[in-house]
Amino acid sequence: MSEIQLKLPDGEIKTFPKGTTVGAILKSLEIGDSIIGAKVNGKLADFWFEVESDATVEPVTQNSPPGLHLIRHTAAHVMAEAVQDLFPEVKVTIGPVIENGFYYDFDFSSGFTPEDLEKIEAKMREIIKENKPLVRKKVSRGDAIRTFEREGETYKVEIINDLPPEEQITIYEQGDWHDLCRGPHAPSTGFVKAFKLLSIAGAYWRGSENNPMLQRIYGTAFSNKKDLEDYLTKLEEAKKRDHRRVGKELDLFSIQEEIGPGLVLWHPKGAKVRRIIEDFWRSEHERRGYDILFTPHVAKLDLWRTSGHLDFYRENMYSPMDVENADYQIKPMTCPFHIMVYKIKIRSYRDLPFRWAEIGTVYRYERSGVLHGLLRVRGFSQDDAHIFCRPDQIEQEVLGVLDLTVFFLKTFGFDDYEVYLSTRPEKFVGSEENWERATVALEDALKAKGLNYEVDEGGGAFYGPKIDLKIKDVLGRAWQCSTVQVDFNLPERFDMNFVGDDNKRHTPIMIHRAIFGSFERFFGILIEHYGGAFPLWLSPVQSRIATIGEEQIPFAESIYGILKENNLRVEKDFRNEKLGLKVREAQLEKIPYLLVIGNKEAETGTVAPRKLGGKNLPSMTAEEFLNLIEKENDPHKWREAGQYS
RNA sequence: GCUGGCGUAGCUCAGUGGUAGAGCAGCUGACUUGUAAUCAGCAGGUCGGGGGUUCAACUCCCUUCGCCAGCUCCA
Repeated sequence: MSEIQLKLPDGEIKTFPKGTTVGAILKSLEIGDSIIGAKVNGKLADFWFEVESDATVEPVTQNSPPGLHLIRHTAAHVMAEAVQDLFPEVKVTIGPVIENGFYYDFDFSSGFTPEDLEKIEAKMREIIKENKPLVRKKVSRGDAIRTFEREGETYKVEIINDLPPEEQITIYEQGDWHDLCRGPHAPSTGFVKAFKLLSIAGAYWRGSENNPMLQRIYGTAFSNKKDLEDYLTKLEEAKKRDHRRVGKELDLFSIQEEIGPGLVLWHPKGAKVRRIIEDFWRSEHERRGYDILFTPHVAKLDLWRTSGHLDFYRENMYSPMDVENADYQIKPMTCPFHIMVYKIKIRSYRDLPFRWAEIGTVYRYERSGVLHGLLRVRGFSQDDAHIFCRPDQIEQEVLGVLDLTVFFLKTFGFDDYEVYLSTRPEKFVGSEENWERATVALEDALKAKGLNYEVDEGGGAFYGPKIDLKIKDVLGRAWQCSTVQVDFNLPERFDMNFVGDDNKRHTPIMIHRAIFGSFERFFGILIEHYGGAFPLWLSPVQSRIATIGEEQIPFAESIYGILKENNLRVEKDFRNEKLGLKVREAQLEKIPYLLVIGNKEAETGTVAPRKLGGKNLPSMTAEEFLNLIEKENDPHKWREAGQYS
């Protein structure tokens, strides 16, 4: 038998027979029982893995991320066994590990109830207590198919049939229950020391709505009770920052049944924040060479026939309305309007690029099940812009857009987002040459900005490659906000052109871009990001003056006047109430500064600022206060001010 | 749209077939107040809408609308 050289954690190189299992290797090292598996050349492996060539072996502990992966995968199996034990008619399908836990999809026509979850959990605890070893068995394709056919596990048979022919099929056994599975797993069920089943949801088999709907049970598992408790607490805390809840508590916006799902009412305070964002947005765009446009909410249907939206976007468009025997369409997009502005006269290569931006409200039909607070709605305002440029200007323009995007996200406090580059799909318009050029331009721009990105091969729209930025919401769901899309299609469809330096007509390149994506979505994410406690410059109410007694009201009024005069968003609380109550209310309303005025202050002509969170500042004059918050109140400088809590 | 769950006062929630309850908020009054809730009284709901079963429905059944989680789809 040949031998292999393994590099072990202490740096030592040891010789083992070829095919030695990870379990045997770890055992020879005599390391503690907190070891649950190993990484072999960086790849996660369980005790059954046979090492066939020279490799580096690093033990994996239970509470490390890869260790949790093994525990959760095993937890999924334990859950599946429990389910089949309690409900023998259930068929198993797949049960993978996901970011913070695991799920398993079952075919079960009657569906699970929340009470079933408790029963399943109880059964799982029994299985875990038995501490059954997970035994990996290599089986032939034929045996595997026969086994699962005999058991009526038709989904498993389907999976086996779809596996590549050279794939070694393995089954993991735990006692007398088994599952088709590639692994890796924890050594035994007892390693699932803390778990919780979280929710039940439907999920289509293989993710297609043409397939049967399965019952998915989500759960999570940890190596110890404390980590589980901490995780559950974190979930609770996250829920408190949910923009739907905060939006209601702070009276920022509402969505009402009487008005219609997915249609947002911006209340005074929410609208104030939006107006601040819009003002900032406009001034920054104009500073960077954009012009602002306004266009209608409806237009003749033919416009969308020309644009092609009627063909490929119809399912998201509302039905047309009849106006004097002509069909008009409420706009799902603003691009055709901007194109028509371009087309109104002959354009020269010298004119390009045009950067035209608009905060345009669009209406799109979304299936009822996908609506979600402000993050997914049916009427929303895009911070849309279209850049019309020459092919040789693409990179420079994209770079400009990325620069602006990163600047905006940073200004609003986002340093964490995912970036995707989507390349040419199978079906596409435009020349391969242009695609290549545009894709390289996007990629170069990303590199120039130093952004880490993932490539979504073939994920581009049919009309051009794109860059998407996604920000995560409080529950960890990623939402697309910013996007930069090169479009070879619309300039052709609308027969756009410009006169080049060769005196010939050329087709311009169109770049669609949005930074917030939609004001609604961005606002929702912003609310969650700050839990409603916006930085001073964005806060709808920046300060509130609280008097202690009646006799300070005249002085407090004069302070109010000064602050108002200086454009501070300030409110009065001159009620006959105790200071404790005024503090509490200001705190709950997340007002950055409460300016307390008692006799001491009135006598010295000062205010006593209390920061949101409880920090008391020394008494100071109104001018000193304005001076103090100057940086905080400046979108360009507030992050230098260092804090916003 | 699909699967499952939920819908009771402005908000958060009790109420398992016998004609609706609490806390907070609101209103009125008293208290004149120093850093997260002063006290008392009052008022407030055709129990999401419609239909059915029943002597009787918030409660059981059907249907419809909406919300929540997920799937699918997207800013």
